[in-house]
Amino acid sequence: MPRRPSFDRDALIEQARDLFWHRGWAGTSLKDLERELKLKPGSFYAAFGSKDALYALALERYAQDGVARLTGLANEIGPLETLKTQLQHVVDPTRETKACMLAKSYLELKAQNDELADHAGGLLKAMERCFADLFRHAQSEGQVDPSLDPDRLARRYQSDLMGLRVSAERDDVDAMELARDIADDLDRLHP
Amino acid sequence: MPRRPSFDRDALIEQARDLFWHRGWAGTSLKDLERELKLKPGSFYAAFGSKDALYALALERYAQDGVARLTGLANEIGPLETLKTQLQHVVDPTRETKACMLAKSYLELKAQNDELADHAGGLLKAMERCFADLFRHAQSEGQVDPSLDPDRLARRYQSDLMGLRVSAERDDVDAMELARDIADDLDRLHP
DNA sequence: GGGTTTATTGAGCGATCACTCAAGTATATA
DNA sequence: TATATACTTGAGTGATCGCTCAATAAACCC
Repeated sequence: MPRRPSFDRDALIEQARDLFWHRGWAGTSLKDLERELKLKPGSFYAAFGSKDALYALALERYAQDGVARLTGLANEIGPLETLKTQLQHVVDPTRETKACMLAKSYLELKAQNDELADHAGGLLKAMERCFADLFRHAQSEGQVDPSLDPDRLARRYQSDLMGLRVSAERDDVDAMELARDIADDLDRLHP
Repeated sequence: MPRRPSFDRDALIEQARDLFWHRGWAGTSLKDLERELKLKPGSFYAAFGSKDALYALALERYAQDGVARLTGLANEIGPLETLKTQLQHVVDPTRETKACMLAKSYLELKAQNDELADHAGGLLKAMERCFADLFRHAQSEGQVDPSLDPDRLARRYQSDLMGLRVSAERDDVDAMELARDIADDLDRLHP
């Protein structure tokens, strides 16, 4: 009996993710979302409930895609090469937004929206665990000094990656060169 | 003949800097500023002209204090030790906000306020130059391998610093440890 | 095709945004 | 003390914020 919705919810979340990623939480108004997703206010709230709820979905989608990408890459080219390739990937000049959406969200929302900031923080932690697994995997394959703490390496890698991705937003910084410098440090972890 | 203003403009800019730094541009409303600075709207606009204008002053104040701190420190303990000390300083748990105000501003405003974002970008560049001078100075004192490009070292250092400062906002990351790891890499630049 | 159910629509809600301005007040000079 | 001059005040501006809801349109089952 019921009429079925005419839009692809998953595709809308993807669009919303890109909008939020680029413009931030406060920088993206409901009007912006309605225009971009071609949704009237009523449909928007029927589909997602609130701006915050959609933002949470966008964050999850962002993190989930990131982990999937790293996992897939690791199966193809191995863990250490994956970590090095990721540095080049985030700096790819064809990408519209370079900075990490989780980091941007965490910074923007920490002082005014605890719930969403915590959500972003949790996903940052999940990414960190993903990096740690790659370092552990690299150690078991003899690519990284086994005496080093993989969790510590992961935190350092994530920190370097966030710095790189902020730097890459600027157009007066050679992000490629920076990515190469960071990748060179990964090679120095060899036993 | 004129009546003199009753407030200390410089102190107000400092207060505004801390508010903006912590809560961001969109996260700080005129009401917030009026409450914190104890200024009615009329006085506010007489003194600063607009929210954006005060934000610009706050950014300048932030960068100016940073450069002054580094310069003073370098005269006391030398350039390389200054760069290492700065890593510990930004992670000091007594500081209310860890992340770099220039980086936060740049990320938040790039997609919606070109003028202020460019201003923050220019100040980031000035900080980068300050770091490069310290590396050059360190090279001339034999503390850093003279074959390395000081500008490149500065970009890497600034990137690492930004990553560290974002990480330090999280309370599930041991920022002290991270700061030590980055400082250790500086020691490896020794000829 | 009739009846039911749900999606879609868009005008408009109260709240808040950055900001203005005319009236009132305090101070320095004369 | 009188006057000129600027600072201080806060009610109020139009615009935009996230969001609601009653009316309408469309798809399903029988």
